[in-house]
Amino acid sequence: MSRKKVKLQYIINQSSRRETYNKRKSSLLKKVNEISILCGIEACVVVYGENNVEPEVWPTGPETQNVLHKFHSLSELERNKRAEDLEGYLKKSIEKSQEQLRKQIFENKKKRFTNFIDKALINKHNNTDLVNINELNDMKDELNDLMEFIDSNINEVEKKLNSTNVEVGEHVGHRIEAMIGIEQQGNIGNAVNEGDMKDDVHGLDIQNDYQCLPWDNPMLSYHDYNMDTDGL
Amino acid sequence: MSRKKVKLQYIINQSSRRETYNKRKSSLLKKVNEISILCGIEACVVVYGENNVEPEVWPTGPETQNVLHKFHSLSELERNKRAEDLEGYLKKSIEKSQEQLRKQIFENKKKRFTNFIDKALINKHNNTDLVNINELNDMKDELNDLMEFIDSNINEVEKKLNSTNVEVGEHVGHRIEAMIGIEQQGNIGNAVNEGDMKDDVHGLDIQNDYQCLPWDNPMLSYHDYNMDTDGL
DNA sequence: GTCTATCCATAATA
DNA sequence: TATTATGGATAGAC
Repeated sequence: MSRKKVKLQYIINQSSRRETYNKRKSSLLKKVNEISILCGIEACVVVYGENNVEPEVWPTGPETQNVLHKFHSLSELERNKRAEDLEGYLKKSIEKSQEQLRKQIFENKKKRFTNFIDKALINKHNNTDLVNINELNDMKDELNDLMEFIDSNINEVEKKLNSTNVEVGEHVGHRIEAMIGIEQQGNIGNAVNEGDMKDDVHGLDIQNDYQCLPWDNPMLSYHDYNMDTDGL
Repeated sequence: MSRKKVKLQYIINQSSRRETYNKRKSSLLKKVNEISILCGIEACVVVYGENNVEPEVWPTGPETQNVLHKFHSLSELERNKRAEDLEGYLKKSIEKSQEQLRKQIFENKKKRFTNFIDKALINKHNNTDLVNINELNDMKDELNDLMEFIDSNINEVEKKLNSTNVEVGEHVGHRIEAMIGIEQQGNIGNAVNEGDMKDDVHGLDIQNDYQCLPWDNPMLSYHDYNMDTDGL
């Protein structure tokens, strides 16, 4: 029977490859043993199997183990080096992801906030009939300015409100007092107080987000709305 | 000619031994290369020559460099394995960081929002004199409810707003007109429109954040406020 | 190194 | 797994 000469190339068929591997592997071992004995030398074969992390070594002598151990140590350093690189890379990935997330959350917040303002004002308008369109506009502007102010330096606002407790001016005094009143009543869920504010940004500087808030040309445009207020 | 079968024992004759050594060594190299290629694996032979302290390594030459390369290759699998572990670990770190960031941003948002409401209402109160404390409270409640509603399903609101385009009722009609009036006065940048909303949560589900908003016991209660309404 | 007779490794097959 | 035909390896001669 004709046995074709195998081409020296990767054997795609898995079973054939494994068969060849086993046969040739044992042959190699045999040859290595032979040359060792015939020539009186130390020799070994190291084969890293397809799916094996650890290499197979023949023969298994102390010398061989030494060599292998040496190389293993070498590769260990290399491995650690690479791992550190990867860690750095992934850390950057984290930052990137966080940045992305941060922006996304901000975008969401922005839109939700916009919606909130819209709906709130509309609701107010519909239910109380106490304000007119101009007032709504005014209030929008007012809210806008206020938001900008708060965002630009919320801590400053805080301190102002609390510090002016003593140095109460006339006009200002009233407002401050009002705030203090609120504060003292406590409860108020998320009343602004220094302690809270300190924890506010807790290591994560998202203050910038708010500084670039679109409240500059802000309030919502109803250009395209045909709003059904029945539901409100 | 009679070719005696070589006995598997040390070849005493030096020239014969060397000859055998050279021949078999090259054969061994050849075989190692073959098995490497055929089976797609890393393999090498290490031989400690008779008088050599340093081992000779095949394939691809007797240089230590090659050995490094081989062992480098060999540890590839191991390295990848570890890299994957590290990646998994860092991915979890990312998630953790993101979760932390998410919560932090939400906390900030919450506080800012609270501040916003407070200041806005107070400002409104001071400047326009159109509403009283009860109205402020009502509006707060209103805003609260509205916020909850918006947060629970902002898209639904959006659709409602846009879909009712045609079905304008009488009373409603006025409101719409009013809002359109505002709109035309215009300016207003962050209009709510479907397009925007679609992009809103863009892969990042922070909707939940807002669903657990503290607006449950939310709006600051002014019930016990000692608010000075002189400024109103 | 080369050649060659022999032996062996091994791909293909059962 | 076992067999077998064949190409390759190689000891020894040159």
